[in-house]
Amino acid sequence: MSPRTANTPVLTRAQIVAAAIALVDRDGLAALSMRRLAAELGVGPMTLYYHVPDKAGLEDLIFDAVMGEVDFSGDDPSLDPEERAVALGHALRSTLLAHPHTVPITLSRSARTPGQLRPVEAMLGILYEMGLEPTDAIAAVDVIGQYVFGTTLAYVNHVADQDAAEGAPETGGDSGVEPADFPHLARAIAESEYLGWDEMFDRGLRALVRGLVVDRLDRDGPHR
Amino acid sequence: MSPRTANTPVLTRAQIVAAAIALVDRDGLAALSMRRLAAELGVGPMTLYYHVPDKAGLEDLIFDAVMGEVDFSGDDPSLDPEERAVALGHALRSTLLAHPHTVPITLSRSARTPGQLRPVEAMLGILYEMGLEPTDAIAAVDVIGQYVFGTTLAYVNHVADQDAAEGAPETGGDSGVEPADFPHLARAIAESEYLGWDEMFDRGLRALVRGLVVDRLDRDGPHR
DNA sequence: TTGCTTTTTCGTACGCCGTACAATACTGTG
DNA sequence: CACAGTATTGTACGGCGTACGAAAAAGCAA
Repeated sequence: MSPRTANTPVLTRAQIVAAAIALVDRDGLAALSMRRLAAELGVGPMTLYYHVPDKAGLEDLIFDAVMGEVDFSGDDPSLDPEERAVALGHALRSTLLAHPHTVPITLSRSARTPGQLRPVEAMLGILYEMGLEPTDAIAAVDVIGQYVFGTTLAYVNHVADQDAAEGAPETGGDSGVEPADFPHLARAIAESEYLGWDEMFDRGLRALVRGLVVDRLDRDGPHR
Repeated sequence: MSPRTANTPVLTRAQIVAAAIALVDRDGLAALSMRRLAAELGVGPMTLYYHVPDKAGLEDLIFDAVMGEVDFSGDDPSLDPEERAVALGHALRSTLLAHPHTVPITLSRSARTPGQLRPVEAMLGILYEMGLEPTDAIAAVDVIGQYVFGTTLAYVNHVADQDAAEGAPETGGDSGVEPADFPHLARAIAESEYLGWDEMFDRGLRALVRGLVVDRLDRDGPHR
């Protein structure tokens, strides 16, 4: 039935990916289903399978597209390399925060697409400029990437939990967490000055970048 | 009321969690379904819901149980704190590698249970001993945790990909990266000495720990 | 025992999901 | 016009999580 199908300008892979990202941004990753996405595009579910191999492949495309949005325009090669690395970390995080619900895709898929490699390439260039050798640079990119994605995912989860906590009036009994059992943790919570997530992220990232450089110096020749 | 003895615990929460972990270890996370798990236990699917709130809750319990397996026995308080921190990182990774398929759960759930907090508590104690202030210590725990979980997940994904690519035709070497659009990356692949995952992990972890300490020293009083 | 209450198990059913398959519609050639 | 792609779709299968309420099992009081 419903043989409307007048003459839509054909469905393209890019349109599908764009609609998928929009859908995920709006309704969350759980809302991403082939059926819903197809409905969103006004086509039958099976239509998507002509343009996309399967759902996992679609997620790879989503991730690739999101990474393609990372903005390098702030990178000034004349600046201090450490500062550039930090800036790139922030740019990456900004992009992820623009599509928070896509972050879990990041960590469950492991394909290597051009879009994903682009930030890696940029970071590698900066690390080389810092004087890192390839082996150290790769390790450094790894560490920095894990940090950026990991903390951003943690933040996203945190926000989601916060949102989900409506009218759930705290049942002390079953949680099972006794502060007395975790003295260090209790002290940390009590005494640490509260920094926002952004400040926290920035501090950690800076410590990371500086630490990686210092570690290299230590190995090259202790006590410069 | 206060019924001292419940009915015979034919099926207990602990049994369910144990069976779930065994199932995931054997057949992967995708194989974990309430129906299959129930079948494994010889009960009807709905039986599980008396002991467990829902599937997400079950995953939280799995994660909590796995973290409870982290072995602290190698921690000798008389050793160098940096060494202790590295050892703890390795212990955590070992536990994760014992249940590789549960790692993705880790990163998608964000509950705070005693089992999850225990390693955090231990690491905090070590970091305090290093002289970190609470604020820095929390940030450091964060970074180290992201690193351990992130790299381990990457390794697990890598292995899964490797397994899935059985009988795949040619791949031009391990790299699989195509063009010279990524010169830095190409150089990194070409020139970096290959370290195994274990060695890679150890190096990154050590750099991380040392870097975090050095960063603190730099802020306390810049020398060098 | 008998009955009652609480704890534990399960059968059925609903609405979702991904996607294999084969049939269809549409479009651009000759 | 016919024909060979390209693009779209309807139907159907097997799976999923879990809401709901009935049923069984176990303890307790008489």
